Amino acid sequence: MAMTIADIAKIAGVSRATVSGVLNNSPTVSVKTKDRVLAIIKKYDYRPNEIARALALNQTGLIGLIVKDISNPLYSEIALGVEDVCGQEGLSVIIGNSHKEWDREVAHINLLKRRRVDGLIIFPLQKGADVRHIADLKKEKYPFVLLAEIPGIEADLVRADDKVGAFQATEHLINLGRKRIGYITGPQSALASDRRLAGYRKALKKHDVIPNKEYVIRGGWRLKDGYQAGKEFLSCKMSCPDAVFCYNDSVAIGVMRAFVENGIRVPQDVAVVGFDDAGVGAYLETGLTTVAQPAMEIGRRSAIRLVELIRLKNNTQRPKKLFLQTKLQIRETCGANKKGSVSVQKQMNNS
Amino acid sequence: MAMTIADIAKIAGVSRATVSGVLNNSPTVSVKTKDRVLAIIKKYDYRPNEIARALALNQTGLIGLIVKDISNPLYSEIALGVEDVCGQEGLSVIIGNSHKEWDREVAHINLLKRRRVDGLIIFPLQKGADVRHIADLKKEKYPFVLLAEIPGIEADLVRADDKVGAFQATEHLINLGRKRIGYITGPQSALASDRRLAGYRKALKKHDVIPNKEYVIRGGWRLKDGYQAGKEFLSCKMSCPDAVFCYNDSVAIGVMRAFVENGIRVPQDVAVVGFDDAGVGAYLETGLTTVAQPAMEIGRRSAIRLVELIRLKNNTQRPKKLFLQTKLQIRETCGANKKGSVSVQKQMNNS
DNA sequence: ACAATACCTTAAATCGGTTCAAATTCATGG
DNA sequence: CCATGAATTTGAACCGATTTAAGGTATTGT
Repeated sequence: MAMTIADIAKIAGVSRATVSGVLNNSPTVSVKTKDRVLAIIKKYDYRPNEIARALALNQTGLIGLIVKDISNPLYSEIALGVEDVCGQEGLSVIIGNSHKEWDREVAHINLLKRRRVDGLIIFPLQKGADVRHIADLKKEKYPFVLLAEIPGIEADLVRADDKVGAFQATEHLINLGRKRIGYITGPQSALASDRRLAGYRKALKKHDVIPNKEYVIRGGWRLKDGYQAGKEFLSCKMSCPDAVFCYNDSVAIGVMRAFVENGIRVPQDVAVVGFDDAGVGAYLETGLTTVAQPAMEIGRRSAIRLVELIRLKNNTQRPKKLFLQTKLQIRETCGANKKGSVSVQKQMNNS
Repeated sequence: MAMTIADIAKIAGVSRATVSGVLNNSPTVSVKTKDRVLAIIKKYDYRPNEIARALALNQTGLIGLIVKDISNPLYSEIALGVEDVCGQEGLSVIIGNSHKEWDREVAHINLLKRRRVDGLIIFPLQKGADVRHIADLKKEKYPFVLLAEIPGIEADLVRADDKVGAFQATEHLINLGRKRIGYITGPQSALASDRRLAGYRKALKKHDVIPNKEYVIRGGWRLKDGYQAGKEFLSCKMSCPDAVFCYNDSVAIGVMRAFVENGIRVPQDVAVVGFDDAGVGAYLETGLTTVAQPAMEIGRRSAIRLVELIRLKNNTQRPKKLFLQTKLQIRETCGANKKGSVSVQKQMNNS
């Protein structure tokens, strides 16, 4: 077995309390003793048992991060941000994937509570799901930060400002002279899609573009949803849109594929804008213009906020909601010059 | 504060030992008592403190996963696989990013050891780094699995069989009738690059293609490294290769960009094959043929192996090395028909 | 030389579980 | 009704740290 504090104490000829004092460099222990104990700790490569420590201190130095699927670049970048901040604070991050399944989300939260993590960052399931487990967290004053709104629950939140992002994207298309601008929605459950729709509409309104209901098509989050939507645009009677704003990048790529297959050129005939900028856009031959989510920053800020909440024991503050700015990443699919895309901002760092 | 086992015991009018028995459904506790205690546990929503449990049992139910950068699709998919298996086993996964920095790798491992994680899965820094911290793990018989070899350390390992993957890719190019096949290496530190080079050479040899040293170019892991390499191919005196096998997908995309900019068509003039299949390839207009790493499976198998190691306390088995098969993912960049790529195998699930 | 003070160190309780030998209760048969 | 053994339950030690009141030593002032 590993050394314990008692072993060190015995070797050093002091009490466990003194060794503990050394470890947490309490000012009461004399320099002489401290040095001696420290030397012994080093010599025997003693590593305090954080589990025992956690039990005594009633805090674990662990936080839980629950996302839908860590292999999604958006979430993995958030995770990177979270881990970055937590690492600096000496916290470790436990990751759980809900796989968009309610049971798993609940199971993860329950397990993490049993593990007494100091706090949670959760990207929750949305619309329509039973959210009592989240409501419970609030009731128990368990520190947590959400990465997406849950209707009916007021809680600390960090997310991108979708509406403004969508507004900017749409406005950009309008400024480019596009008149028939479509929007392909995300899955019904995604509140973000509604917000993006709102931003899109606001931009149309501001610039007196008459909104055409036929240009708003129900989509999804996958490439094939976009492809499908593209087909729909093509097959309907009205004239095809000359610009499409999409729920996310995958959808954008799908719709482009549908267009290109039918001889419709991007960006000449139709401009396309995606959302997220989750890794792919920069790699396309015709770089994808997209609304970049500040994913890493979302991770960082949510972690920072969580740390605050953890520090503020028994806080009575009202929940804070943080909306981070998106950034319109302009590439070729809405008419940037080719040159612009060669300078890739963020490359994937493959092993 | 949360309920403790003592509270439950008092309410149920039994001893803590009995409640403990109920929790771990020991056969010695009577059904009657068990039901009664269970009802109380449920009523008061009691959640046993896993920290206290970990202290008593000397096992935490935690495992550590150290990768270079979780936002890299390859690693995040590995993480997904790890979490999947661990979830089924009731283990939680702590993630640490080393950011390719030795200090961070060491710091993470040390912290995780203090946290008494039951085991570690590590994608270590390679060539040239001080690896004493890994050697120590072995000396201490701490259960761990590596995801990349470390010269001089025999340890449990799970990785893709790069050499065979590279061999297959190269052979595929040869079978396509390509004669002047190039290879763009990865960073010097990557052992995987050497293995891929070996596989490439083996394929050339088998098919009596005379290897040309000029066709092997030093690259890297980023798009711009590939772009650079592409330029080199173009500017050198020999005739340009008619096929290029690349260290990874980013490099492949970079080299393609360099070619296309100079009017060289892919795949007509030059075929390109990447490595990893880390998310991007399927999204390109001309889908990238690539050697797909079984990333999820690497995660799963390494976790399974780690669980074995944890179970086998004091094992004396020799380390097992598992080499998982790659899969040549054929898309357009080496001449597949367009149709093939539209059916995307794995889409990104953007929120 | 002695009291007062400052400075260190320690013993013992505590955190919330598990474990197991010993004690208690229960059921069975003579 | 009691002995016997099986079935349950329990008390107390333990896991490895922190904490704090109390005890011990050294230092200072008079």
